[in-house]
Amino acid sequence: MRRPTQVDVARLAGVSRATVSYVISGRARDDISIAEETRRRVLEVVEQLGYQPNASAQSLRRGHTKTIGLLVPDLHNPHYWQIVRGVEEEARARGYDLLFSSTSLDPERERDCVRALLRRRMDGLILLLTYPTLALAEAEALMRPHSPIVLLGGGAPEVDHVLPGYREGADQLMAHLLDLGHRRIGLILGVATPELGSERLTAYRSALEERGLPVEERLIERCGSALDDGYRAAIRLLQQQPRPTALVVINDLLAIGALRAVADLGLRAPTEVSVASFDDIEIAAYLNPPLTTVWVNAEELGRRAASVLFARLLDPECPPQQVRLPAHLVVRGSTGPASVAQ
Amino acid sequence: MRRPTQVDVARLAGVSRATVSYVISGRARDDISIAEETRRRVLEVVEQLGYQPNASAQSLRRGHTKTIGLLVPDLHNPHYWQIVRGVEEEARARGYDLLFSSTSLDPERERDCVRALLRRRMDGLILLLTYPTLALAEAEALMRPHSPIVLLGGGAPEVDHVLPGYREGADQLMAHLLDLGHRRIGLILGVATPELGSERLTAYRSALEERGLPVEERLIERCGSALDDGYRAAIRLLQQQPRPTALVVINDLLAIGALRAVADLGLRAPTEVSVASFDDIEIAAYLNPPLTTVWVNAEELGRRAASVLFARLLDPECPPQQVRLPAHLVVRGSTGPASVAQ
DNA sequence: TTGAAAGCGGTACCAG
DNA sequence: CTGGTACCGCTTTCAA
Repeated sequence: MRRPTQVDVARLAGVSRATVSYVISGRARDDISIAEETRRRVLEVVEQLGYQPNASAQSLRRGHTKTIGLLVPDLHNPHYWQIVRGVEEEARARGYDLLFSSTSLDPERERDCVRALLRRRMDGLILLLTYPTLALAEAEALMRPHSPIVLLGGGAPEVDHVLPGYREGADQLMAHLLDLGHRRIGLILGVATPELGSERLTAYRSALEERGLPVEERLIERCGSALDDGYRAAIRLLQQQPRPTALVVINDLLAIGALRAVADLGLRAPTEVSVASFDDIEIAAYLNPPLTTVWVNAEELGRRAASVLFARLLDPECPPQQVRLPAHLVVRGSTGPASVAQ
Repeated sequence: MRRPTQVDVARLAGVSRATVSYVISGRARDDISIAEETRRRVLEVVEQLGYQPNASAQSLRRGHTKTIGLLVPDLHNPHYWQIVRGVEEEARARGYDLLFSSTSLDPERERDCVRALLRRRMDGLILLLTYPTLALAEAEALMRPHSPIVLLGGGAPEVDHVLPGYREGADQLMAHLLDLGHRRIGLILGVATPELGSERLTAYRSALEERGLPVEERLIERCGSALDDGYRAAIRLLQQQPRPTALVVINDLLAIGALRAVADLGLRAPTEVSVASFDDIEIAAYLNPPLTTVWVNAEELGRRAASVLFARLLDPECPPQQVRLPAHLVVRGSTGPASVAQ
């Protein structure tokens, strides 16, 4: 049996299609006036038939889809989920749905996803891009007019974006470690592309320099973005002689791997090795030891991205917004004074 | 500047709309034949204009949307994310997009989400329902013909579903604990609705009964599904006199909370309290101590759900499939012999 | 207060 | 090989 259409409803209710449209869209009350009797009859038939307006047809006619597209790099990292949650919450509150893809850190797929979102005529895009240059050009060029796009995490200056203020947090984190007496601090930089971790790397470098400490390249370990990459990077770092007394990890997920590495090497955190990282995912506070980390409100990141997007949707001409959310250090049990004897 | 339409392309290429449609849809090669020269010209204009077919129009005409709707209860639990990953992977591989909502465990919102998916004319639905009775009836009734719906995790017998075989895993888990000498085993049952954890609860009960052990209701602690609920439930359980020597937790997320509770009470896992749970999320193996848990391949769960759905899309008449994925115990460091002295 | 009808942007059939 | 055109389901203007 076919899904009922507006025509079916109209016929059964003995009215015209326009009338059905009016009562369904709710305009039947203020804008247009419909006899209460007619209204009721239509609603009855709608109920009886289980009629649901076809959203494709509505989009086609109205010129908007009431959907926003969301692109995140990687579904393994809880940090990104938090962002998705924020976006979803805000979007749903405004009656928008979410079309959502993860790019698995693959540049080609990233571009394909953007294309798909464009074909589907999303009203707006929230993009957390790994390779901004490729995909963004595509999106910008094609999504006229006025590209309702917001970037999560910097990139092009002339487009809306919202990003975490990692720099301040990273400065606090480094100061914390340095104050605890740490001098050999390893850095686990597990990012797909250099610019992604640049703020945190810069903070690391300049904190050391400011205190007249050398920046040793071999203390900077680059790796992939999976849990196990963090684990292996930590192993490599901790096997160096002399051993670093602290590990700064680019995000909490990798830090969980690093914590495991510490334990597997028979070391103890924080007495022998301190571990600290970024994001403050929910789990961080529950780990053993609880993780010292730089808090950024990822859910808020998502919500703000959405609200910036809606602002642009409302006023396409408004100047590009660049929101930078605060981040600050949360000291927990995984960091402590540098061990004297190595 | 307006987004270019088929007409714009046709005009600029000096051909008719039909021709544009043919070359774009790729039918230009086998089904219909188009002069190579014409084809090239059209493609050129497409490129030049950045033309992207309007998916709403295509859906309207073709009668399908090439997108599938996915509903998950709660974006806090890594387990669900693994499922999302599986679904996304499989869907993308077949050229489908994902419209995705989380219900936040709210029954009303669950129903609303199903409605939204229906209006959007999803080609199929993958539903992880918390309150199956409410939403499913809606979906079934409305999504004619032949309801391409697959349920993740049991429920109605006459609709496709795929679920984890928790029972076997739970039996193994209980046997493991009992063999280690545990007699007072607490159960943390953090599920929104009773039937969700029923298989695991049944396994818990019958394992005890089989060994002639009493099932004490006060050892069964019901709670919410957030990390902190697990933490608090564990605290309550561990403060009982006599104290349970082992905790079985309904999922890994709550087990992380429980592990924290153990540590906060100054106890040690596994020497003083064993902790075990379900799901084997990626993080489980990296915890301190590594978590003994019942492995279920959640990503595979998602993939299978998708492939069952596609099977039904291909053949609406095929008999309902009920896939039950294996689950088995993975013993790690969080369980050990029951402590003798309490 | 209600109905008729013109599109929205494509697809696919049929004719030439 | 290409063009004309009916139609997918809905919204909205205009006229009655």
